[in-house]
Amino acid sequence: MTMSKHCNYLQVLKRNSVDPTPLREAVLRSIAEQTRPLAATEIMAAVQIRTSINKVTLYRILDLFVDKGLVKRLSAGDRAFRYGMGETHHHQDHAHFVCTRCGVMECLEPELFHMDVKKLHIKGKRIINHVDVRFEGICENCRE
Amino acid sequence: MTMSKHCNYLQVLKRNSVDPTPLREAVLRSIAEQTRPLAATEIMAAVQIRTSINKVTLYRILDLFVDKGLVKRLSAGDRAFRYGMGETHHHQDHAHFVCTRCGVMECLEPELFHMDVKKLHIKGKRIINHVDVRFEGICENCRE
DNA sequence: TTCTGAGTTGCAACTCAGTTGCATATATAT
DNA sequence: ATATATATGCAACTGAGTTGCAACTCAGAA
Ligand SMILES: [Zn+2]
Ligand SMILES: [Zn+2]
Ligand SMILES: [Zn+2]
Ligand SMILES: [Zn+2]
Repeated sequence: MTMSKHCNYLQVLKRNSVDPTPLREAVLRSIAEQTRPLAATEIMAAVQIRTSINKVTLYRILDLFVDKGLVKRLSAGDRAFRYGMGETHHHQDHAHFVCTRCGVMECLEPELFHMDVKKLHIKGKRIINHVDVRFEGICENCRE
Repeated sequence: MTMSKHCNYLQVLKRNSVDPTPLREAVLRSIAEQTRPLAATEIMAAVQIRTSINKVTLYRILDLFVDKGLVKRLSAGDRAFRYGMGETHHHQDHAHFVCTRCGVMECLEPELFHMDVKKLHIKGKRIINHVDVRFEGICENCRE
């Protein structure tokens, strides 16, 4: 799930046709170096450690990343979206888990749960592009 | 999915240990008489047709219903929750579909997709209480 | 009957996450 | 150097839901 600390984020940005800027690199790095999707405020805090960034800029960068498929916007069942890395060859699609006690969202191993969207054209004349699977419960930490 | 128009909502409230009041009945009816989960503003509008209701009261009634399991709070991938009827013997758990063009949320036939949460204790020491499956795509209306 | 207290509703003001408009800064092209 | 496009910042705004508190309702006690 985590990208290497030595990954060249500027390259990743270029490959995804995003003009590389210091702030964009910092935002991408903050998301990529995590094992779980983060809320915008958490990303904000992570970026602020090194660089100063305005929240509007952050949201605009997040929108851009989501648009380019670089990042995925996930709903955690509360009011704040979480942002995690998008799918790539070495980053498979996977389900997520949200702790209803502490609110933390965790990525689940892709093997634990997989669904083939292609096979779901069935029923009605809807076009299905994506499935979002969210497990809810109590995380390891909160079980005490 | 829909409850009968002639269903006695006051009885339903009592069975779920909720003090029956005119507003609570109106809110429950507005949710129950739909084929899809509604946003709070939609429920508001539906109730307003017959009775006047304050939004704080509505949210408090929704919280109460969700608490009692009478109603389920669903995230549609946008910022507004949707509220649909909770599980009963004649209202099975089911997945939902959200149109990314018009934002409408639809209930999917329970047969289309079913998952047994009991079988998912696997992996890690998490306790899993619930699975939320949301399909995204283009609805029949928006395909034109 | 009147009084009391729990439960219900309404109103104003607030929070929180995100957005809009517009001005400034930075980069790229001519 | 000048023009154009893109990126960032700041203030004010929005939409969905929440909080605090006062007013109302209604069952049971005195
Ligand atoms: Zn937890
Ligand atoms: Zn993930
Ligand atoms: Zn649609
Ligand atoms: Zn439903």
